[in-house]
Amino acid sequence: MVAPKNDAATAGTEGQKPLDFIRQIVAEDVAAGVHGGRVATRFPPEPNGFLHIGHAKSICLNFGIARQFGGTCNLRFDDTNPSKEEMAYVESIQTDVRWLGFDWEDRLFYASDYFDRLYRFAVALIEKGKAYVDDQSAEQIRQSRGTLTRPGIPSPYRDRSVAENLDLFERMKNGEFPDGSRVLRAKIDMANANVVMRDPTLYRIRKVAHHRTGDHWCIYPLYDFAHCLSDAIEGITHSICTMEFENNRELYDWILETLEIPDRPRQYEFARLNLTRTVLSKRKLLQLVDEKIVDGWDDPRMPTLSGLRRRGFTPEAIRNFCDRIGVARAQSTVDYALLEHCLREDLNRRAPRVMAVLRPLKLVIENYPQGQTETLEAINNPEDPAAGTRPVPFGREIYIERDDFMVDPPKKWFRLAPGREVRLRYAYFITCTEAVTDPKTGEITELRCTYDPATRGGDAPDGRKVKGTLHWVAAHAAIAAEVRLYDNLFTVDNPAEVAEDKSFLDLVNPEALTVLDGCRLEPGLAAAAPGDFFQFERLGYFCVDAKDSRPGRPVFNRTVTLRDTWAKIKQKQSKS
RNA sequence: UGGGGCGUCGUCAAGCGGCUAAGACACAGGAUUUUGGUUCCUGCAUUCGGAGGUUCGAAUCCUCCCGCCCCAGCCA
Repeated sequence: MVAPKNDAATAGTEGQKPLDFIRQIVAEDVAAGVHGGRVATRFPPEPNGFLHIGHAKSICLNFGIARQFGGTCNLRFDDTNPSKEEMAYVESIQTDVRWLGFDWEDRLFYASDYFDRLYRFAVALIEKGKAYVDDQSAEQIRQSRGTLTRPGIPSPYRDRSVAENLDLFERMKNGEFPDGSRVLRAKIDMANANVVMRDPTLYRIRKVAHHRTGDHWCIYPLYDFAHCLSDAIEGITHSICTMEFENNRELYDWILETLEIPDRPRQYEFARLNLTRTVLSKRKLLQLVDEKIVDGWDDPRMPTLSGLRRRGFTPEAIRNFCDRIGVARAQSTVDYALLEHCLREDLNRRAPRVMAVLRPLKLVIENYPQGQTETLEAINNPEDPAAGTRPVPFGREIYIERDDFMVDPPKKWFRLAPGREVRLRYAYFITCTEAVTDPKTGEITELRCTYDPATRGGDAPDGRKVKGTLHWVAAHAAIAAEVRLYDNLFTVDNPAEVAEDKSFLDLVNPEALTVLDGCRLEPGLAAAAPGDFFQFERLGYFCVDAKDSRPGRPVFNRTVTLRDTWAKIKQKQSKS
């Protein structure tokens, strides 16, 4: 088996999708034999929250590049801040990466695995005279760092001897000093125009237990020190991160150069994903969870991978979305409609069709023999003939969607109305003879209709046409279910942009969740298992809720609606 | 007022000095349709943030200007 190392040479030259700028760099490096032609990437989440659709972009990029260039991609937890990180998050992250369809094989790593080596690297830096222990308080360090326009001033402890620094650093490690009393700093340049380079902190004292190393350490390295060295330790060739780390690249390079790391990794930055009508900052997502605006990280309204999964998104759709959005350095906000498009594209191809009535309206077919029932044949998936057909029971009393009947319909209405004839899908043509209303409320309680026995299956032998086709469920055979209708969590394009006296929480869409009970489903759905997905004809794609659904008490989540051109027509009509 | 980035259709995004500035989503029309779904056609940037310049030729090179994003955690 030959590793597809020449993907680099051929990709983009035969009318395929052009390579993004990072893949171009990788392809050039491979062609030039940089790192011996080896490609190694990593996905480095901090286990302090759940993964979201923005992480999916990074996961697809890193694992995708490894796959494409015959390289490897590691999963590495960036767990250098024990006060924020939890084991529960490392579990969920692994579940999500695997669900998305990627495999790190035996390359599961933790920055905390390297604490010993990192400590020795720090000692080496001190020995080179490139790091020192600073006794100043956090506040003093902040004060002396200067501002964006004014240089900082050196710490009074900056010129301690190597011996003293070594002694102090070791005693920091041994727990001799209280939290916050001292830090290890790189000795670079307090006047550097890049603030990151003004003697950045490398280690801090934090006497808290780490979720993996327990009480073994009381000093912990900071991101800038740990990340580049973790990359180097793992032999990463291309260290891909988001744009906000661009300023940190100078420090990334300084540390590896100063420590004389051979064959060092290079950092490349790309623009993080923004999506309309959603928030993707960890702080905001945590706030939605903590303030119980949503029901946990896996609430189907959340843009987390666990939320999307529970909502019914497929990994295929998400991966395809990540392929389509591209990778570039320009700030960008992708239209949520593209995500929905990718979802529908996948579900349309694969979802079995089924009939379900969400807001039932009873309909009695007066000329259909009392007590008679029959079985009709329905197509499971018109996109996939191999999916076959299924039997669907029919009878004198059925339920149709309340929305499918109007007493006084507007123009272009194809559905049922008094005197109108429509088709019941796979069944018969029916004509509405009467709408029975409750004299007190005026609400329609029942429809009376007649059917044409000659139209069995849905075709009229006389060639007569009807404009509308309705879905329905036979009353005698229907099963009941709860259905949860989901919509965008925010109705505005950019929830991050709020008036100063308001919070993004004020922009949460109160109609993002509508719970419907007493929905009527065709009987075959009784066998549906958690995670199964379907198209409820004419309504949308739905899946069995993985958490709350029970046999005999099914709960379905609406993943996404079907495209609805009638809604558009209606909207246009109401405007004009 | 320092440093680092970025500006190509409503939204993403190709383009890397020389064919009419790809493609996708969105949007607008139309055809087919037993899902107002799917599918299929058609349309959608005489112009690349702006102004100058170099060149036979500029979205691509140069200069200046404008706008937006990131950086002053012992977070990542």
